Amino acid sequence: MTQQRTTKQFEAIRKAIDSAGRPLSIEEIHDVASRTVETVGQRTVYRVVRQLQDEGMIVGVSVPNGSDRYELASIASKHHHHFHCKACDRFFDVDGCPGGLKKMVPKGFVLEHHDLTLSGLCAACA
Amino acid sequence: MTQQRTTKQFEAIRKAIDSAGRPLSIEEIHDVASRTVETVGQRTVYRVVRQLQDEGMIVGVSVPNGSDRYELASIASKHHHHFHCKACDRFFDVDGCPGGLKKMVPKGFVLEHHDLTLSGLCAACA
DNA sequence: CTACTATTGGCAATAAATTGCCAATACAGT
DNA sequence: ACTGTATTGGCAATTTATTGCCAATAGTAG
Repeated sequence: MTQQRTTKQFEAIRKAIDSAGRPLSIEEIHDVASRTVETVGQRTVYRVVRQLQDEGMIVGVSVPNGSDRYELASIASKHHHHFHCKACDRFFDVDGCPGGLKKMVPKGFVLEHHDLTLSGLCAACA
Repeated sequence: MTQQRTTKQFEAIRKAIDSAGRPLSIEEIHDVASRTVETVGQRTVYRVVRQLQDEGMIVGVSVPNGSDRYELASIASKHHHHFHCKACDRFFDVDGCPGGLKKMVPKGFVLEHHDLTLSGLCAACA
């Protein structure tokens, strides 16, 4: 009985996300995985990322003006926000969360979630 | 000498954005303008919006998972944030701004802007 | 080692947003 | 009202992100 085979590609992709420490785009995952394994097709990255999402290991992060990023569900479940570097277009996790959001909600509106994105230059680009 | 003609379409589109009080998508602008003038092609909405952007009257607002919204530059210049209704997919302006963002910035990073999006249900949908 | 089949990956196809093209239309000066 | 041309708007084409297809490849059980 065979169900799930362990391939170099799958492992490379999983590890790339697992050790990134920040949300990665498909392209970034592809780049990182390609440094580990000789051949990794973009098609495979899309497929494995989808699978890991379905399994609940990672979650997608939608961003303005760009393709989705993916990060570990274990990190995403801890409330946090993101920093976007305008120079290298990478996203980083930041801790903390500003308070007093309820005051901003217009009358009659129901606040469920919020999303804060800081932007500027990352340490490497500054 | 002719340079800029005043057409019904142009006026309808400009007024739609001018009186919206919230950021509108191309589709929303098209819908509103179409209620004023019999014929307004989507193509024309794209063109006029671009023109108004170039002239500096309106600015584009990029959002995750969706096409750009457009709002008056006069409103955008006043620092504010947005509320996104998950039910009707409309965006609304909200006043106020949480403080203490600088504490969240990682060492070495340079904070230039920030963008907060509240989400949930608008008054009409709640 | 062999055979079976899960997985891969290149390329075409799709989906969604936006733009190019251009003939028809409708402002504006005379 | 007449004419010149700015503007319009339908449709095809483009762009970018993602998925379908399927023959080739490579894990894995025996």
